[in-house]
Amino acid sequence: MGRTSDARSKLLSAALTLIWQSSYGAVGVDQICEVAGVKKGSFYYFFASKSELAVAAYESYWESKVPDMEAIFSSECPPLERIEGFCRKGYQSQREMFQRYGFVVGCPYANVGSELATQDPRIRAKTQEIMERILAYLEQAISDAVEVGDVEKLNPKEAARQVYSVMLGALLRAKVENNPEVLADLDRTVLRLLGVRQVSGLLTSRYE
Amino acid sequence: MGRTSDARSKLLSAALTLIWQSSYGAVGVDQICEVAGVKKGSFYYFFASKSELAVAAYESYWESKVPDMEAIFSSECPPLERIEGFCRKGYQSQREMFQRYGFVVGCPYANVGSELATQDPRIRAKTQEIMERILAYLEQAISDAVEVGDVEKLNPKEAARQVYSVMLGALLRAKVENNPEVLADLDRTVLRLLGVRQVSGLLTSRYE
DNA sequence: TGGTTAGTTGACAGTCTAGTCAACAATAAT
DNA sequence: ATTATTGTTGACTAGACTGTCAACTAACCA
Repeated sequence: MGRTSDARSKLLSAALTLIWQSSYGAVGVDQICEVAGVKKGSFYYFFASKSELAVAAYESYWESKVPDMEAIFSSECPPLERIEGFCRKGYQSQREMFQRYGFVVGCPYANVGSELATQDPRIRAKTQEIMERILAYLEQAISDAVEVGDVEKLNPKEAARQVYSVMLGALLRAKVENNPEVLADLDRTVLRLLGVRQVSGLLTSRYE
Repeated sequence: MGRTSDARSKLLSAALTLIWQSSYGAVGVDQICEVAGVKKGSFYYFFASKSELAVAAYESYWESKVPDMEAIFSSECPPLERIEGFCRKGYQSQREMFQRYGFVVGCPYANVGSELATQDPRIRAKTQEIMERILAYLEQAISDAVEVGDVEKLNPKEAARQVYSVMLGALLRAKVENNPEVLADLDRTVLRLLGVRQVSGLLTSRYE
């Protein structure tokens, strides 16, 4: 009963895009409403505050990316190739956004986490939550790689955190240099960190 | 001739502290002036804009830290211990600031670079510039480590960037988790990345 | 068809924003 | 002591900010 609306989802995606391209602080509610084609009154009908919208936007964005993650981290795929695939996906998507917007925009979660961790507890917690979901995928892949014997015995939890750190750091450097090519050899760096001394032909076969 | 003033330097340090603890966007000129004990008119006597103040603040902060960097990366010190020392310094200072402010504040350059890389070209460039100075120290240490034979032969430029990525990523994760202990094993991670398979007794001797 | 619910609207409040400016005050050099 | 210069001040603009609200409208259900 009552009328229906897509204003909520339009606000979510407008917010994500705008904040990703600039920053949380630099984007106003008016601007989000304008891009979404929604009036401010409706904004506050759906969301109690800008901060709450942001939390919902990141959760919603994550959910939209779950299928991609499931594909990349499919147990069908050899463990190290999952991680390699994740690195290359990051590289590729930054390159695409660079072409489209003229900027390396970095990781949406990392951006907002870095900006607001000390200011907005809910956004900090949501960022941490999503990062832990990503870590779980990495952990599983590493644990599988150990089992299969692709890498030496190591603590998957620890190793996943190390790997994720390199990824986040490389994304940050790419953003600061505004150069997506910083990410070109991310996969090799990560494999090196995992103790894969010589990158095997199988893994490199897809480097064109 | 004319009167002298320390307002400029007070503004620089107030700006750095405030922005570091929250973010560029969340800190206002009025707030900076209040903490610095300087009226806004004076602010705009010394700086053309908030953005210009930020650039000057980061340059000034770097300059104040050069002696520390020179000590840590002294050529007197064994190459790998320089890198280890840098990691441990990062860990320690984040722990101190966590105790003082209740928050892991992260790397000041990375924070502002992440927030403003797509918005403020000058701040982006300054961040990149300072990061390159840090990379130069790492590069030298790695190059020395290769020469001394502490690590296998590798490209120092590439390796320095990899090492720095881990550091930035770990700092970011510590901030998002608001937990400085994320950085506790950063030195071991970095040495691992450099191919130091078994962390030697000499290097671990100072772990209590 | 009528009632209930869900969603829309635009004007509004109050506060904060970066930045300006002309008049004023202190000091260093002559 | 005068003067040129350097720095201080606080009131001011003009716009942006988040958030509010009461009146209005559309659609679903019975």
